[in-house]
Amino acid sequence: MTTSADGPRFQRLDADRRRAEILAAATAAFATRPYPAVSLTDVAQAAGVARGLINHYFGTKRDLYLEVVREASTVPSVAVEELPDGTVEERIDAAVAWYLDALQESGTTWIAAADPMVMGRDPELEAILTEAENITVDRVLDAVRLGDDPARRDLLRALVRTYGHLARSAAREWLLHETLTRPQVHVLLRRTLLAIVDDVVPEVLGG
Amino acid sequence: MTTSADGPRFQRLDADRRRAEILAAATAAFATRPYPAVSLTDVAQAAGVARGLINHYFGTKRDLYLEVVREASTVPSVAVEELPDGTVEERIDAAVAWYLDALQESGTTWIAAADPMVMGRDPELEAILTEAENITVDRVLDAVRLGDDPARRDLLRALVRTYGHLARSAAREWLLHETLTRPQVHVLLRRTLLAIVDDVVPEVLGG
DNA sequence: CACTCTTGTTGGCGCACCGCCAACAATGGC
DNA sequence: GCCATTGTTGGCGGTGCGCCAACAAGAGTG
Repeated sequence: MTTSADGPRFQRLDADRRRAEILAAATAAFATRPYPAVSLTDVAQAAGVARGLINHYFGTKRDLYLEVVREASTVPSVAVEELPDGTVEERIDAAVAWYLDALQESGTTWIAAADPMVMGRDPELEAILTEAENITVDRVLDAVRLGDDPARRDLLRALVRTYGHLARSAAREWLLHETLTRPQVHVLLRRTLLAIVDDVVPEVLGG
Repeated sequence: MTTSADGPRFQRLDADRRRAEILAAATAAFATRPYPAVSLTDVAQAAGVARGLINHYFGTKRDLYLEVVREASTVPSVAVEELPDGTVEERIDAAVAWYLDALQESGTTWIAAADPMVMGRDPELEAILTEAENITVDRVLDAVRLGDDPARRDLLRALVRTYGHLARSAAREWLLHETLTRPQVHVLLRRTLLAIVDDVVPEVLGG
């Protein structure tokens, strides 16, 4: 006879635990590689599990992906009752601080989750998009006559880049979802950019 | 013998033209379906072409996709010299108007391009993300004590939703790219949200 | 007008991966 | 020690991609 005592050929776990392990492996995979580059074979191997088991627990690959996003995009349940009762300014300041704290603690996971481009980072795709982004950004800086000092240029670019996301998002609300009208978007974009130019830039550079 | 005069079995085009036709078909496909749901077979059929030809012109499927994004994300080359020489406020106003004009004309194509989630809309995925989004948005409205009136609630939500994109984008600059520091992000988020609450909301509701 | 050379175009082979399912094995109850 | 339960496996069928050798349409040439 051959050497016995080989032990069980596979470890038997209760459904919840196994599911969690697979989900963890899947999250790690989808967080680093873009969707098409993730193979269920890889995920299964990383989870130490047969390929078919993934289908058994999650259904299709797409279902698994949606589950990963769903889990990662759930906001950390930090208590919000701690917000003070002061003026609007004070409450805003506290809320921003809370938000940044929450981000810093929970790592970069759920920033990524809310954005499939970051989720499963694709350097080449990112390069293409930021390329187009920078063109628009420089155009804006030009229009506002603000990017003269090269030392401040990078900082300004970063600020305007974030503004660009606000702008695009507003455009989506207007053109795609029709939850905002054009005049409303106009006001929003004008006042926020003005706030950045008049308030944010001086405070950031002067501080 | 069978009926002759079948004509040429396929039409012969110069490289540029054929390439453009395939790219058009691919753009249409990627614009409506998410990446994995787009098969090169479909694109080839839509372009009236053999599957292999796509590979010949664009290489891999991913390469084709990148090309589509690259083309779609190039900003329409509208002249920007028309911007007036007035105050900062006037220039901002003109720039915003120009931006909205450009969007309205060029359709929704390139808003989508800059955002792979919109490019190739995926309703289910979208639902998951906006779900998580709305939770955060309501939390913010709560913190600022602003969402009392149900009639105004939807409008406020839309505004804060766009602000959320600014916030996430700023967080990315801070945590992922390290192009902004935490204090800088803090100032940005505080002042822009304040501008929305103090300036945008009154003007939008009062106007 | 035949012949050839160039080049756009095709069709299918090989491979990887997904979705599914029947057989199997590990644990708990009788 | 046998059986029921259920977590787990391995492989079969199908689909889609990447590649390449053969082919055909048109232009040039004598």
